[in-house]
Amino acid sequence: MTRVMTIGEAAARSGVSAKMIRHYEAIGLLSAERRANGYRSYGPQDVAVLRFIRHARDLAFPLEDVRRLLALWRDRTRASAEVKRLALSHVAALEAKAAALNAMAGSLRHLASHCAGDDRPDCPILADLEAEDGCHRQEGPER
Amino acid sequence: MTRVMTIGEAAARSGVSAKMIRHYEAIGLLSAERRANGYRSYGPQDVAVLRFIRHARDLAFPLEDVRRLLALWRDRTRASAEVKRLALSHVAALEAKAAALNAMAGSLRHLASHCAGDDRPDCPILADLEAEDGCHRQEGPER
DNA sequence: ATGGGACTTCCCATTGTGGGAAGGTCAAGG
DNA sequence: CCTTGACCTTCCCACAATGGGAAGTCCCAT
Repeated sequence: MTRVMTIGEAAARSGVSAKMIRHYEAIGLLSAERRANGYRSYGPQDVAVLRFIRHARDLAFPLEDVRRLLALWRDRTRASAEVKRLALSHVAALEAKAAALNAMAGSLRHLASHCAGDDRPDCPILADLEAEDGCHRQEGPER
Repeated sequence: MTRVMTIGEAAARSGVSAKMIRHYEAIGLLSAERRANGYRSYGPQDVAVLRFIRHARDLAFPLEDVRRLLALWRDRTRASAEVKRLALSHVAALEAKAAALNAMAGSLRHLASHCAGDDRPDCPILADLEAEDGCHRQEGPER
């Protein structure tokens, strides 16, 4: 059953919006057959690909990485080392970004903790934003 | 000295690129006087505003928040409570994003730790991306 | 046949930043 | 006086990934 599907059905089954399916096709992540009337046609294998893409996107792999992962996935002779390398490099990127965000959150939370937060205008947060450069923006000499 | 500056000098002194200064002007974050020849003209106060913007951007405040912060900064009758509220809500956003990134990094690192990373094609990372939904994508029922 | 829903393509918006073209301006130096 | 080079101006385009929506076509059920 459901051997062949329209884009709407493939979207529903894969969790990828029809809009994005068309986009992924436009950038060459997948291809779709066309019916006589011009409608795209998908089979179960296509849905599997779409799910793969969605899972990779859920892990915030950029689409270029998704492209490489798909190629590896399809290549039965791949070396898992290559997949692992790609994954770990992405992990590093994620962690770096998270660390940067946490650092910013930390600075700002620190500033906020010194702010009375009442009716008065005095505010160390604004004072810090206003400050000259290098005054005390970061604790240590950066990196 | 340097009471009046071109955009290039203001950029050098504030650390904001000329390109972005024009952009910030276009979206109404600041205004600039014009000389007879059409060149923008900046004073020390403008540089202070630009530095303020840059510091806020360094903390990843979105430009809409920067707009509000600037308004509060200029308003001598502001209540620091409002600044603090804005800051803490941004802190919450930063931390939420960081947590999401760390969660993704954690899942992926976990998958990678089970990947041999050798010449063989078997790879739990690809297997997971390929998996049906809800198999074991997240540990607990989300949020 | 008609109406509604799903499909097609194409354009635009987002967020923040940069690149680059085409042209005007100014100061220094020949 | 005129060139050269560095700066300024505006305007358009690009990124990454996604969504919104318009205009037109198609299919199916009434």
